[in-house]
Amino acid sequence: MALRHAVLAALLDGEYSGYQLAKVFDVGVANFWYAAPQQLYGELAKLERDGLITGRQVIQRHRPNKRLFTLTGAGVAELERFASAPAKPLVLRDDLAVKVHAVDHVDPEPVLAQLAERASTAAAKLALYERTLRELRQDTDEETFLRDGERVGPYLTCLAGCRLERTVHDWCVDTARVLRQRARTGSHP
Amino acid sequence: MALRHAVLAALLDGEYSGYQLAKVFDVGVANFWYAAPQQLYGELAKLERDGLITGRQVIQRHRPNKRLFTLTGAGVAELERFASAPAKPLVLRDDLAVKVHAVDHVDPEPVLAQLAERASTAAAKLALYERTLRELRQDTDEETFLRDGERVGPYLTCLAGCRLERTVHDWCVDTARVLRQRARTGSHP
DNA sequence: ATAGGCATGTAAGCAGTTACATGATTTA
DNA sequence: TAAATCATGTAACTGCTTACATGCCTAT
Repeated sequence: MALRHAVLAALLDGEYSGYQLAKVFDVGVANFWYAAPQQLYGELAKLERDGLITGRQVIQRHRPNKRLFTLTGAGVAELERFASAPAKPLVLRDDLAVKVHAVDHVDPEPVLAQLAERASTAAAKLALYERTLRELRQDTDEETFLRDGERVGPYLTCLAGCRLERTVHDWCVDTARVLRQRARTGSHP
Repeated sequence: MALRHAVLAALLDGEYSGYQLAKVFDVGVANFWYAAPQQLYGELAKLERDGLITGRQVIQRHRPNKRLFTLTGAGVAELERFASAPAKPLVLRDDLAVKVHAVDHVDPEPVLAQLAERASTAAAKLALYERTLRELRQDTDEETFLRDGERVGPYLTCLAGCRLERTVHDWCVDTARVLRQRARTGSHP
């Protein structure tokens, strides 16, 4: 199973509707797991069938009703079991890296454009994650929060997100610089 | 399509058999794309059917025969088309990050063990990638190689691998330190 | 008015994973 | 003698992506 546990972990933070989870998983925060909305609705239905979560209907005025989901005891137990099972290696798949690998044999212009775009989305994500960190730790400084805070899990994964996006951003910028310089001097057919 | 282009890009480096590609894709070097052997044999068959690669049989003594694959003109054209199409966002999925997200609600011991393991595999990959970089640039220094080298694509993606593994490694070490300290002082039920 | 946000799903198809299957040769 | 390396596949299953479908409310 896969998405399953990411959803359970997300529900540790409180009640969520499918729509709300979709937004969280769209950015990929909180879980290092991307998922499309349709996938979430499907997974939530399965999780409820299996008794790992329960949904309660919330009637709303002026907007569609929604269902908020909470972890059950069985859900928490399943998370516990998952956490102590051996971790699968991280899955990374990147189109852009494949393109850079091939850059000596194809037109570098579109690749440069894509590197610039990736750099700017990484910068945007970084800013978002840094805002999230500030919200999580409130007035406390980071060191104190990590030592005494009650719930540091989401903070730690968000830190991972920051580092990752910074790495991605810097790599894109540096790689683009190399390719642009080569295009200028142009001594490679 | 997905694996497809990663395989085509890998074949820019020369002829490969399914078995050889499997080793490359198992580590994930060269392409930022992991793939299991079975997947590769399947994909190679499809690519040959579609005329993007051609295989030639190599008869061997003392070991099984193999088939080496090369890009065709159509294959290179397909790569060119792929490189200029908009890049899909990078896909990242990580069990371990999900576990860290949940670490305040589950037993941290097994998570610590998994962080240590991840840190050491990241260090091993880093060492491997650094060796690869040295092989690629031979005697030249990095700056010169990136300016004047003929084929920098694989070098640039390998640099990305280095940065990524370093980021992963450091995050695991730092996260483990935070969690160990919390376990010692133990003021959080 | 139109775009965007809220809110939930179904269906079909493709990609990726896990398990199974085989067999010779080299190294420890 | 056992384990690792070379070498190639098939089959079943699960999970993920893409496309489709609906409809109200709010803000510009």
